[in-house]
Amino acid sequence: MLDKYYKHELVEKHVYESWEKDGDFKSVINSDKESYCIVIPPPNVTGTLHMGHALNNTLQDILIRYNRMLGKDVLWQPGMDHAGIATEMVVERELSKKKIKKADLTREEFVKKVWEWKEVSGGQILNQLKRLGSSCDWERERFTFDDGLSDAVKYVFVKLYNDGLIYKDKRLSNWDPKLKTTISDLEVIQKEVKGNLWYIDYNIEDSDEIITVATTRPETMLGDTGIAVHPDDVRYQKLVGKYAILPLVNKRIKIVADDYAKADQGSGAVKITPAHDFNDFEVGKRNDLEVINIFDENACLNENVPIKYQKLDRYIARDMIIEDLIALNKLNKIEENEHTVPYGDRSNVVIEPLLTDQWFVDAKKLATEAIKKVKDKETNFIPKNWEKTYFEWMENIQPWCISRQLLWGHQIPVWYGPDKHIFVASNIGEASQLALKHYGEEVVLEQDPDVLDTWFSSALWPFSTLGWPEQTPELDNYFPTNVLVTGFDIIFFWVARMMMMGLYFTGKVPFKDVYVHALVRDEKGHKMSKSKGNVIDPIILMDQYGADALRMTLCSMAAQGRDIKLSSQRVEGYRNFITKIWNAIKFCEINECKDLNLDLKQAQNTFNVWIINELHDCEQAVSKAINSYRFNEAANILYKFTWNIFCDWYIELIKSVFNSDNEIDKLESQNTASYVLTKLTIMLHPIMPFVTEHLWEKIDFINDGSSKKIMHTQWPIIAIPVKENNQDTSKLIQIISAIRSTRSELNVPVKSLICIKYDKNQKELENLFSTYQQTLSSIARISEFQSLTGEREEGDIQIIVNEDTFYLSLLGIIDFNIESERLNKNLIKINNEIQKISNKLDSPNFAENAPESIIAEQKERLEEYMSSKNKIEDAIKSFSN
RNA sequence: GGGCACGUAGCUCAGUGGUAGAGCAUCACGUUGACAUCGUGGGGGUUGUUGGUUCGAUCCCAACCGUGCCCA
Repeated sequence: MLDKYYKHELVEKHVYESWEKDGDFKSVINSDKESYCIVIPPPNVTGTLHMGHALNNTLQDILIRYNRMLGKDVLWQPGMDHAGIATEMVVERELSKKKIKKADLTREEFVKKVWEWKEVSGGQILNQLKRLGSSCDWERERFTFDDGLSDAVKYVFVKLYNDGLIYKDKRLSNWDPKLKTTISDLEVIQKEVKGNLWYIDYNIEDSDEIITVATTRPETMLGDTGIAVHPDDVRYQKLVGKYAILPLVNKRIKIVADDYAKADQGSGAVKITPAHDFNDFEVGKRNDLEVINIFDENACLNENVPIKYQKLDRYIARDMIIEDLIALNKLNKIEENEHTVPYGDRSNVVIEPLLTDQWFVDAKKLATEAIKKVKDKETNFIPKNWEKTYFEWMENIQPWCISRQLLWGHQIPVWYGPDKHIFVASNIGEASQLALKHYGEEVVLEQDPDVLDTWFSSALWPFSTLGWPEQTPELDNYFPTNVLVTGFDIIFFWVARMMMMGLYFTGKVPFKDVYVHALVRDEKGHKMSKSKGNVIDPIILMDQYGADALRMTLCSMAAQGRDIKLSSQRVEGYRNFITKIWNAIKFCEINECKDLNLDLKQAQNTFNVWIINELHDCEQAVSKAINSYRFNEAANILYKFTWNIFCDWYIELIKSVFNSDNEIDKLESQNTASYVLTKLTIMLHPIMPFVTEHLWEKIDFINDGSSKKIMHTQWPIIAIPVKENNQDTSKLIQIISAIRSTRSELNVPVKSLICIKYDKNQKELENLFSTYQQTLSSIARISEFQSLTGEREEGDIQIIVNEDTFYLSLLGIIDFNIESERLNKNLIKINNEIQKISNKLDSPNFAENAPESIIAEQKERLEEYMSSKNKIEDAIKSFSN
């Protein structure tokens, strides 16, 4: 016998281990079957499971388990990326605890430390994904640093270089002065901050005039090489072409006319520092201004500024420069000002645009095809509106800076000769060959010290994990993959780059669908973050309520196009749902439900025919929902079927069958209940894998013997019974509900048995009452059924269900004032409805324009209401007598 | 500044060109019953505002107000 409730803590570990032990997640290439493949968006090797991962992987696992049950050849490819910056930061922090500095280690020594760290602490998240129930093929786990994947990275770099799509360039890029590396645009976060707008007076050369410039970064004036004014700004037109004298530096800088200066912003004149601002760099290029770099790698001032400011931190220098300008009477005024400042997403320090040599991918060329394939619907975004975000970014894509000044990463496969000549090759051997050919003699080559952006290798993930560039059977069978499941915040990082690389190197889109799910927020709708302290840890929720409850919660809240506000109350609710189905199964266990091998297509009992029909509709709706990525619908349909149809009604209805001596009906119901619960358990499996697998193992009448594990059983096909699903059950439900509602409103004591009176000329009602006498007596506590001919008697309370009327004989049980009130209340409601419908029907416009079916429907409704109205009015009249 | 969402019961959210739903919360009643992690019943709504299209709008369109996010 089952326990009182499901104890997830005793089940989950055991079930997962058994899946792993038996190799249940293993994909076996079978070209006879349709394939279904999802490649996991690689979590970061330093990562731990947060709610976003929990949602992301729950949805993937639902798709994987569902498709596995459809009999497809399924692969869920797991793995992690090496997370260059994040990992390097973590390991540096670990080392600093031991008083070791990164700078004191050689490259090899440091990388060795990283590997040591990875062996011990890396990849925690994978175990957490297992807690969640993820059915990845773990034997195929990949890491972006694996040999095969690293070879792919080198191959891609060399090919893109040879094809002219990778180049080295001296450009402004985002320099992170804390991590001392460049980062890509996507890793820069623009933050709105309160600051000042400083107005500084620059003297005009050989004149008493001054020009006032406004700036948010006064310290950069040391690198100014020009002043820009708008060409149409009459205030400054006469100054264009003249020179101003840069205070503190005493250097002449040119005043130029450029559209970039906005007459209505600040003073209308803007200082130009080409080496330290992306816009200024462009202005400088257009106007042929000098580029002077004034910062070093720590964002401290360098030797290109007056000696007194050298080596100062940028913010210390700012204060000093302001003081000095005041002393010179050059600071015109200070205004408070809100503006955006770039921060590094990892380091959280202000990013400094810096002119350096970096490697770039010509993303614009790669983007063309990636845009086209989405336009051609070879890859579909779900929900569709994310296409727009994708196009927006792709169409305005910037060169992708891929070099990082780190040690942990794929070292750039570029070697330099003694004269800095570049040799790009997959390895030193090939590079030496190239060098020999070039120089005609052997020379010493030096490899570029930089590494590649982690995303460069992640971009290859959907095919490098399948063995590319080798033409493997996996690639043949599973590529293009079916769907990428991801959050919208990652469209640019993953989707876009995987599309570009996938198309360029395989000629195919990497995935047919991109399902973009919601962001998980806290219950107030704020983004969860450690610094806010509003993080809900999925592990804690799983400890409390079990993985299945968490999965069901996330699934039921994953409506398209909306963020998820999660509260633990919701999880508790779905834990209760598990208890509910658990107890439904226990009920069937007590009543000796079993698979009797009856042919349920021949089911005769009305309740059984009804529930099988309901089950059929449920299956159809769930399949449709999952196939169209409507996860919340799938969860809600299953929830309603289980609780509101199977438990609330079917179980209640068949209690009377189980208590009767109709052995044929009893056996049929025992078989039906077991059948429905079996199919229901199977359908719940993709969402709630643990409890369903456990039940399959424990309960004979749930396990239909089709497969050792529920996860390998087939998704149900429900055959509808031949016998027509007559309306009896739904009518009975309506009648019982009406009786219960009346009893409750009139405060009829729960235990009191009451008598129904009705006119036996109502043939259908007569039929129903005589057939389901026992059911009504147990569920609605009806003791007897009396015939009513002619007038109703004192104490008879009228109930109207559709076109049928009957009475509860409540003389001596209730207060008739309350009944009077109840009737009047109902009458008001009905009159309102009648008014509304009549108005509609009376309107000639409606009669002329509305479709026939709607008019007929409204007329029918009106008639029903009119008939109810008459009956209620009669009842009221009889009270007043 | 450009773009994208969203605004429906106290809260969190579904949904639909014709009758607006759920869960939670709340109130009443109920515990020898598969299940109190429960059951039965009730109350609770001008579907953000204003216009337009339509016979009919909560749904489609426009503007506005409010909220959130992305990009610059």
